[in-house]
Amino acid sequence: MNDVVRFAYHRPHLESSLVRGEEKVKELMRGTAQNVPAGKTLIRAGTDHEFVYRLVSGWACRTRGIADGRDQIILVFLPGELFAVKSMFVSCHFDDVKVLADSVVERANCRNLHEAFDTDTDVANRCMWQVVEEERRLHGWVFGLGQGSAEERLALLLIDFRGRLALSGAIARNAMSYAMPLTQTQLADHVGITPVHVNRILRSFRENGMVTVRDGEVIIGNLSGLARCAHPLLDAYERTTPEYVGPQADRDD
Amino acid sequence: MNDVVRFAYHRPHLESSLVRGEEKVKELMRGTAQNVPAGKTLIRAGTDHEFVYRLVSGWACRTRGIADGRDQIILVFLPGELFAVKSMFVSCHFDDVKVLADSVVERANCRNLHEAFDTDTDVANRCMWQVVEEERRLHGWVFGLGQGSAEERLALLLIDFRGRLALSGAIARNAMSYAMPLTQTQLADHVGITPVHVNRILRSFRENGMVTVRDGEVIIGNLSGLARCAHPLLDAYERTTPEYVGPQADRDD
DNA sequence: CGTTTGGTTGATGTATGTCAATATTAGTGG
DNA sequence: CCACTAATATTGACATACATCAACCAAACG
Repeated sequence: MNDVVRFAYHRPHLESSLVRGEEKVKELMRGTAQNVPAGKTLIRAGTDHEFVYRLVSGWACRTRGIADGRDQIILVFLPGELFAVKSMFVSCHFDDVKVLADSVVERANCRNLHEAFDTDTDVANRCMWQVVEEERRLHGWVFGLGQGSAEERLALLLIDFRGRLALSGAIARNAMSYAMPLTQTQLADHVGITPVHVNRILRSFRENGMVTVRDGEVIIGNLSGLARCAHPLLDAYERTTPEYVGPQADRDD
Repeated sequence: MNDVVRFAYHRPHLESSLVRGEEKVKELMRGTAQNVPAGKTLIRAGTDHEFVYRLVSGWACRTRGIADGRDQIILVFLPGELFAVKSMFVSCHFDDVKVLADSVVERANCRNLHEAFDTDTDVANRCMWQVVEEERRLHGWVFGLGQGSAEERLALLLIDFRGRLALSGAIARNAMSYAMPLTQTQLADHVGITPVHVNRILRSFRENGMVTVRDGEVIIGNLSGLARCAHPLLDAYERTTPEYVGPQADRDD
């Protein structure tokens, strides 16, 4: 994986510190890797929690559900990301963190990590970066939920997953398919629409030859078409990062 | 202002560091206060930016607009908050930051602040706290946009503003009215619906005796009713913080 | 005073939700 | 290996929350 790409849009002078921080966090977590089966809830809303995690492989998410049955997948985590960094700062989580596919996670006790945060600039920068980057994604998602149509949101999501997987090195830069474990119901909970409607939109995508989403796999038939569909919701970052839209995408900014 | 309340749900051992960090950041910004008129764009999307700000008084927001006219107010900043903390870490902003009402802001050069971040644990903690807290609010807002009805979102917003103003000390804990400079169009851009629809919902709130929003002022007539309307979207934090729902709110968790 | 901006309201359209039925598959226990 | 159940996906008929379009009013303002 190319860390220069990975930490995209960081200030250049942070580069080396972020890379060192990454290694130091990994070091702190050494030997704690554990398998977690799909569906397992790692953190339960309303509880204190002692650990900060790193997703080694698999998929996880932050999700909030309420009594009347509504559920929202707030954020999806992909390999290489830290999550529950907040554990170091708040004594209570307000959302569940669940694993979406069989995964491997490592973790560090939040006191130990916070000690490192306090004494080591590289660790502080790496942690801060994670939160800043996550916030950037949330900004984009708030924009999408507030302004996008159901179709645009789904197209954005499928493009976003591809781009992030490519950045993390999990798939090739120009890959036109990738494994994606979310069920249609989970996609619905993430994009804020009904499972029935997700199904209809995915059908239309399929019939267009745009993308096929089936059996935990996304197969992109027409990347530039998909990008054009998501285009209004793509932020500057995504529009200019080749991983996101692919080389043959039309330029129409 | 009671800092113990202000930094709500922080880990207790951080308390003193956060308070010191706050003072140190203010110190770094000493003498930079400037008046900014309503409507002014402080940071323009797509540009590098040198400063991190503190909102001394007034209202500001992060907002993203696209060519076809859609606009989303992603996050609203209230007095006492730091914003554009990301400037320290990324070389490009993807959203505008605009001032919503005549405001006073102070600022620090992001290099100076980052130097302090690197060398002083208190400053690092204070900056991290700002981003973590902002992320918490974004989580709630993603949930609201994804799952809430237009009515619920508006009720949530009005309650949230009140709670945050009370936390910051700008209004009394049990205040039943507060100044709120957003126009109906801006409210619409924040909650992700049409100005026309905002108008209709505010009318129904007014006719219910729930809230009156007029001339830049919010007057709450029936706080527990409003809280009941927003209730499905209120997170644990908001439900349990008296500032948010007021003493007479019904308990129905 | 004209112009602009924000607010208000009605008539009508549509994207998306709701309800309900069926197919498919995987798992589970006998 | 066979029932049985529980997810998940699929599709159609129908309902509705919200958007769109259009008109008008009031206040602010140069």
